[in-house]
Amino acid sequence: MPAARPGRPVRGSRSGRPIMAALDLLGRRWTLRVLWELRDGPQTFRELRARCDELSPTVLNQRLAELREAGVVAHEEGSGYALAPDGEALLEALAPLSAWAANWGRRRG
Amino acid sequence: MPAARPGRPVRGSRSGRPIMAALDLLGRRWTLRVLWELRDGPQTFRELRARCDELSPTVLNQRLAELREAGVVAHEEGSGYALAPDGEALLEALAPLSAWAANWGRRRG
DNA sequence: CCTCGGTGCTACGATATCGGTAGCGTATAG
DNA sequence: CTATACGCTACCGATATCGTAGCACCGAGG
Repeated sequence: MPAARPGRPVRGSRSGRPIMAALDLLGRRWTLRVLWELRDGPQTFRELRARCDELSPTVLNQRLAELREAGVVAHEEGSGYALAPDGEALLEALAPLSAWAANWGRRRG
Repeated sequence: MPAARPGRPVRGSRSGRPIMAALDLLGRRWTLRVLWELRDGPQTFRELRARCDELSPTVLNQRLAELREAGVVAHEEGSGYALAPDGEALLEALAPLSAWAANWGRRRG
């Protein structure tokens, strides 16, 4: 499966609308989690893997490749993987989700 | 795969923290898209399927079951599937994502 | 009674994706 | 020459998803 990017067809939508590309990109297993775990700063491949419950390196590498291609994550020599500017903005856009989850958990947990 | 819910272990996290349950729930294929397509009001199973590019009924049913169990979606007799109050709130929490995607697409599309 | 169209949904085989383990090639330090 | 850590790949079994067909139910119409 190719990485989802705006301006071209993605899984489940031929429109190329950015929101569809975003929903495709983020709707893959571990993608949201990986982004979430990068919120505290750059991390090595293995650190990231440990934070994500030792997910298989195959999948982690695949997700990181997709996120890099999307310009959301960057691999900096020395420090490891980190959020690119677009990734920082994405994480901010996801902040309300954290608040929602807290309320949701309070009502249903 | 059981549905993700706050307060109990989910895929990739035994903590039971609501945010982890949310990331698990939303990080499954088509979940975000289904929620997104419900933003315009109640829809029947088949309408929803058509909007989601005719995804297989197997998966749609599974996603709807998970979302219902999570209290995000409700099946109302007569009108079809619709967002529950928690679902409305979730969609609002996802609104910044739409704005982010638009900017992202402008820069990279 | 029957058909017809719409509903939500299931069965089932094919395919794609993911998971788990081992280990490679490189680099750096002792 | 170890020893360690790095990013990553190969391999293969397990799981999730896809695509198609079609079931059981209901209400409207004839």
